Amino acid sequence: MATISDVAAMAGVSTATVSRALNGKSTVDPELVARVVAAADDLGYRPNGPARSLRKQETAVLALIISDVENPFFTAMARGVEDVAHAAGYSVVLCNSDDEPDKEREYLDVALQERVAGVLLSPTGRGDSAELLRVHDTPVVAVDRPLPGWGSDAVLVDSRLAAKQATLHLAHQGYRRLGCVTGPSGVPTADERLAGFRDGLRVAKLRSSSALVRRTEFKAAGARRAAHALLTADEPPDGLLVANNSMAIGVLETLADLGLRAGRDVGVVAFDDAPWASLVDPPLSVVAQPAYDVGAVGAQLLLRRIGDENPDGNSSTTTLSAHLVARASTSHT
Amino acid sequence: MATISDVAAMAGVSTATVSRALNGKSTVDPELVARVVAAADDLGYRPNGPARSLRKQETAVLALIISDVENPFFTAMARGVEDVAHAAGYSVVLCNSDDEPDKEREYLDVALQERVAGVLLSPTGRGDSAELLRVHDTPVVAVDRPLPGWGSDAVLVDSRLAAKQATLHLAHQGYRRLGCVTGPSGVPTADERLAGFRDGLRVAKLRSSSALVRRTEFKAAGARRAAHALLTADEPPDGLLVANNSMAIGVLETLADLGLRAGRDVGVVAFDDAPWASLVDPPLSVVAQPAYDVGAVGAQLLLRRIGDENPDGNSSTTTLSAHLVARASTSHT
DNA sequence: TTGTAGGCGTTATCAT
DNA sequence: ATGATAACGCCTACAA
Repeated sequence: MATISDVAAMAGVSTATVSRALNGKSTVDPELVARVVAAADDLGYRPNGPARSLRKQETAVLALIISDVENPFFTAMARGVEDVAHAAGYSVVLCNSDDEPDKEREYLDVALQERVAGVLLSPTGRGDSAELLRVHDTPVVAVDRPLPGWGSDAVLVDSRLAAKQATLHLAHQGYRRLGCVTGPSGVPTADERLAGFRDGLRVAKLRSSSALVRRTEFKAAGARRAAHALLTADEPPDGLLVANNSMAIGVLETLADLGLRAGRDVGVVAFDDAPWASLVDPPLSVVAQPAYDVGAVGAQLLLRRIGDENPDGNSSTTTLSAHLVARASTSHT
Repeated sequence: MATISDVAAMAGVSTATVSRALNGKSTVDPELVARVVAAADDLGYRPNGPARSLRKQETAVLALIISDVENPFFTAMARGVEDVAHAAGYSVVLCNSDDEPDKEREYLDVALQERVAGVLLSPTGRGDSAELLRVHDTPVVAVDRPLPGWGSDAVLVDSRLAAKQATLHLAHQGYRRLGCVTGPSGVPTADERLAGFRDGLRVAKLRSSSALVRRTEFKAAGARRAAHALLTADEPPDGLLVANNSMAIGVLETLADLGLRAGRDVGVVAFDDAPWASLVDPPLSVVAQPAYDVGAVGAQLLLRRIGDENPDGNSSTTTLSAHLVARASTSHT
């Protein structure tokens, strides 16, 4: 592949001039610029990224580490990140931690090795990621979930409040024995949504029973098992708060298997408004999170840090709010 | 950030020894290895990726360029790529072309600059991407869509045949005026699915009317408009083949808006079996594509090329097949 | 305005 | 088995 020297040779100038010409630096004779550009074009020259990174000690790449590419919440977030990053000339590397601390760690290692300019991380909540990042003083912003034990910038959604509201909504609609299907203990969003659920129960003066709470991985399969156990128990819940979109699928499948109908038999609210939520029967009530904005704001914050205005300035936490979209799955009629 | 020299100094050896020790090269005194590892660990040393890439003239990164991260087909494919790449020690950079040739081109540029080891590309079908890649002789494999005008490896799905079968299925179920909502002209999968649709019409001896075909971007919004136009026309179709999953959402929304019921009023089959397809009312008949496998096989092919066994060996085209999953949306009862 | 030269951090070659 | 050293491709003082 053509190098800068090849271009220099062909244009009859020094490599320094080529570099300057191609990077629009200072004043270079327009005539030479033309020759250089022509030569570069001719050779299909493309600057060597690694070499440039090495020399400049910086890259134009951001890493975005999320726990599930197949979850619409995260893909929407990814778009937000992408759009902002792209506009600023940065590329985004998307990595899947699968909510496994080991994989998260591994990708963090790669990101650090590749000397990415910054990291957007949705931490599993367990593990020592924070430590790792601080040591290498790579700018980070936590998205969707806080980075435990360290004051990094963070963009979160107030899902505790949203969960509380969703729970109250269930109560107002007349559901009395409320259950909750949430994510693994230790995952902040899972814990918060459960806390919000309990807040709601308290305000609505409903009994809180740990038998009606199930924790499992944030996936459809886990939720299917959890919902089955819950709904076939002696005293099954008549209302359910489901902590994310993928889980909602598992829960709805289970309802169908058991011949139960959402709304009529069991009130259901789930986190995340996926495009299909209004198409299922009955349409699913959801807590709509501003996923795109979480990503966009996160990227802005990160770019600002990278811009160095504030190497270690006070860390900020932005909390966006979610809103309830009530549909037929929380209505008896 | 600590460099190899820092480690060397601390361990009291040369940088060469550190490099060898850390890379498990040849024979290094075990005692020294221990000292080196300890020092590296102590300093939180992490090899500099760019420097290493520059020196070795190779990276352990694969680029995957797709047209829509929010489309479950592509995310499933991404997982296939990821799993295979990861197992082989490669990272995957996910890029979104949005089906815009310009963006595709841009990401290709970045990939080339960063000297990725290989590219998995789902080409928009227009544009000169193939050219670009050949010039820089970076290994490529086309996934989901062929790379026009150039014999690269490719992993495709026989969507023409699948579309034909889906169309015949509609016909067998008694639908007579069949319509098709497909993607933009020039996008191979969009064209193929339409061709398959026409194949089916011919075999079923049904009339083919261009008034019943609509092309639009592969997104829900476009499909919504297309479906609306189709269904409010003078002679609306009574059966619809929808070319992808996102479009299916638009079509189903339109049906709901118009008070039409899938199955009873209009038979509907769509490409891609999303997790929610069986939850909508009525459950959606689909053409299930082996998305994960497309990605996995594509990655394997790419790694093989990179492995250099066959720098320019004959290009292979792997065609996987899709299968119809009939549900209630194609049944009058 | 242009050219020369040094160095970013690694790895690989060549001595020792 | 280990160490000095050159080179990967680029950018940027510094010199001219």
